[in-house]
Amino acid sequence: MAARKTDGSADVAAGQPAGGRRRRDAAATREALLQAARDRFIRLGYDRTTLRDVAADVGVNLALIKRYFDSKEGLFKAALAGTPRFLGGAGEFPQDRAALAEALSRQLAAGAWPEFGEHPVLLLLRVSGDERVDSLRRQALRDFSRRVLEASGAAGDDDERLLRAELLVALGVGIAVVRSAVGLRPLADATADELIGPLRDVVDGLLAPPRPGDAV
Amino acid sequence: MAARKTDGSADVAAGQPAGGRRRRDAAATREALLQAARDRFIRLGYDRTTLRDVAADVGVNLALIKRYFDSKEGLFKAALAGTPRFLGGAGEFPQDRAALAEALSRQLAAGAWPEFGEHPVLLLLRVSGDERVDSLRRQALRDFSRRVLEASGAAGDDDERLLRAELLVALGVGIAVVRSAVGLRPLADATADELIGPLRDVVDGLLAPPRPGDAV
Amino acid sequence: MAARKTDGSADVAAGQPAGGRRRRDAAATREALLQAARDRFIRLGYDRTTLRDVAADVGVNLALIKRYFDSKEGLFKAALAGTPRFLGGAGEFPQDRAALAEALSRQLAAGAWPEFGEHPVLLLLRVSGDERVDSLRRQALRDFSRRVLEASGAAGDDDERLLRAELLVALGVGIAVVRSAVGLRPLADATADELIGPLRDVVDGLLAPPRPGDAV
Amino acid sequence: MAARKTDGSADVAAGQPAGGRRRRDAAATREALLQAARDRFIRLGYDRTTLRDVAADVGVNLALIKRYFDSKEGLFKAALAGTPRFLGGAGEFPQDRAALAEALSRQLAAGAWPEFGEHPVLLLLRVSGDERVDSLRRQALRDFSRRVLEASGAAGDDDERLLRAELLVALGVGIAVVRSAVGLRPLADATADELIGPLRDVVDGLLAPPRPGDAV
DNA sequence: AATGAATGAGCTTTCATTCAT
DNA sequence: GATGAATGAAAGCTCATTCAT
Repeated sequence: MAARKTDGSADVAAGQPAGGRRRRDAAATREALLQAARDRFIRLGYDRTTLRDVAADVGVNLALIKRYFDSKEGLFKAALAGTPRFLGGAGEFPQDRAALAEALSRQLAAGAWPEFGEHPVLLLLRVSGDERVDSLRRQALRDFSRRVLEASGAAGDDDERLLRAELLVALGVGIAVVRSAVGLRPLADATADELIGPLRDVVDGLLAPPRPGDAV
Repeated sequence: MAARKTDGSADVAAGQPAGGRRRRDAAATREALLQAARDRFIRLGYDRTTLRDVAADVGVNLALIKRYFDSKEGLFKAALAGTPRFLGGAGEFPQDRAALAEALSRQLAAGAWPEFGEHPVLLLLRVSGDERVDSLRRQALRDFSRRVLEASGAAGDDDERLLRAELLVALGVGIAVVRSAVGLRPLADATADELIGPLRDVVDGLLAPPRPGDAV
Repeated sequence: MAARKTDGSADVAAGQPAGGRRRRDAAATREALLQAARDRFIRLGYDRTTLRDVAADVGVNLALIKRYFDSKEGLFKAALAGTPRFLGGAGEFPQDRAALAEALSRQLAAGAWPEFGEHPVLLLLRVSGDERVDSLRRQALRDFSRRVLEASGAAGDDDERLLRAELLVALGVGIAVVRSAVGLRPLADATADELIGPLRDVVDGLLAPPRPGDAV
Repeated sequence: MAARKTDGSADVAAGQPAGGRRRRDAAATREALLQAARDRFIRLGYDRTTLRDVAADVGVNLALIKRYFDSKEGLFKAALAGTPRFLGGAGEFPQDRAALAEALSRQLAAGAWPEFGEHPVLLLLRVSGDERVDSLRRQALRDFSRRVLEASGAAGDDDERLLRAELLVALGVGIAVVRSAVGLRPLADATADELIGPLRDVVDGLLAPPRPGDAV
């Protein structure tokens, strides 16, 4: 690297007895490291995130990262593992098209993930170069597509329907990227309420059963 | 960075007088460097692209990069500048909604950009950390949104219409990312013909004038 | 150090009350640590032996090493101190040339030191960088030379005789090194029976009283 | 490591234009690095030799070592490769027993290898942990044994004769170790003249054809 | 007595960059 | 215009050690 910095290293150490150093609370330290790591990975990507900075954010020694996560790769995976799925857990997934648009707009609106700073899906996109991580990423997005497919309630050619579900995933990813990494305005500032209308149209357009008379 | 390589360094230097050394063709050398740089930036991102590898691809000395582009940042900007806009040049932009979906599907299908290896929009997303580059990126995407807006032919609230145009941009970005960086299948393998149907529905859903009776 | 491991960390803790944790048997723990340390020092040398691995071999906490031996240096010295002399204790030293060759061949043959894995003289050669350790080492070898001298029963110039005794020491050291650290074959595999003949010739050649008519 | 230093880092830079920095002489720089590396590897062993110190000895930047030797392992191998064989080149090897003792005593006497500081065979013994290096080492010593065998002119059982040749190798190694690494006196200070007598007796004892009447 | 959290220092390696030729 | 030698700065990782509990 040898390049410039873009961050603003600040001691976080949330919830710690201020004044003194963080002492003897492995779980808390581990969690704080994860938090700081996620923040940097999402904001700066894998390469520009340095373990030294992560440790400094939390105010602990660099070697603790090795202790808890073994390596940078391990830290990244742990950050990834702790990341909420694209759209909630199993039970919470919207069960029909109508709910899907609303859920999406809420998920993608700014500030929806206060504990991550930015949308967690961005973490998935920060290349690590490790095939197993790439695989994790693919799996997560594939899962999401499958769920969208189930929620779509649409009939018809299976491949085409899956493609349409994946296009919805792509839209979600694109929105997250364009909002956070690019800062395209007004999209970057749109609230959930402003997003829901257009998203409903997209979801309907993509997932509505083909109208009678349409030729594919 | 840490270690692994993902490339396959191969001398390119196409169109050079074989046998002898590349001699004294500044313009050609410069162009070859740009080409090699784009390829790596798109495939590996900014950080994992090393100037040494770029120079080695072309078969010239590393210091030439400094001569022509001054720095890695400069090389990246030059690579970015030479990138075709998201959707063709001024005159070629589709003038109505109907054409837009088709143009998009063609643009986003694999192999559409043989000289880049992958979709050039990915180059826009490779963080450089430099604010001027970020600005370039935003500008390019903003331009595209404006043009989509013009092509949409829609009436109504200006802000909402711009938001919808930007959502289309986001979709394009998302598709490029999901195809190339993530490899989500079947989307990654879809042809222009397979993409056009769903994309038409999205474009219609997003840009069609609100049907009578709709409440926003 | 850099990276690779060459061991095969296995819990030893022989003779411990199985089932429960090693509890409160300071002497046993201390001895087990020494044993594990010797094994690693001999096999891997000083630098490549890590206290963590030694502690793990025994199954106790790393900090115990500090408690019992104060430091890595201390552990090494303790390991050295517990090492049997090159050739047995005082009373057992062979009293004449004839016995010397036989004792040597037995000492140097493989498997002669089951509790060390390799010949303990190797421990003497593992640099510690500490002058007091170097001194210990010199003293041990000097003692051995003196005893060889006494056993040689030879008359003549004192200095020359000492030199010859030290050459026998050097041979012993060389054999241990070449067998264990280098693995030179067939020497590395030779049994005591195979060694004794040649060694008898060396001992005779070196220590036999100068034949009449010889000029030194 | 994290341990003490035992050296005395001093700028060498022999043959360089004093006053200014070493400039633009790749071959000389490379050689100076090799020289410094050999010195440290022999004196301190592989682990305790740091690239920083080697570079500092020569007065150049650490990264040059990567440039010329790629890695620490590479530097070690290069140092090893440039090391003279145990006993001279092909033609120079003593052709009979009589010459062998004399050659050995000359080789093993102090100061015989001014460009190495210590006897180069010690370099062979400095573990690197790399199997290919271990193999190099074994091969070098095996070569030497074979040559001793050829020079011995002895008849008899082949295996026994090889064993005896290897014992002579072991003696050579042992003498080098005991002189340099251990500093056993008077052996460490003995001159070639003082060594030759005893060595002649050893060589005769080991390699002389079995006297008639001897049972093996 | 024993544990495990936390630290500090140092090592190899990697890169962008600069300087002479 | 072009080359290759040389530099500086940092990154990931490892280890002995110390400090609370």
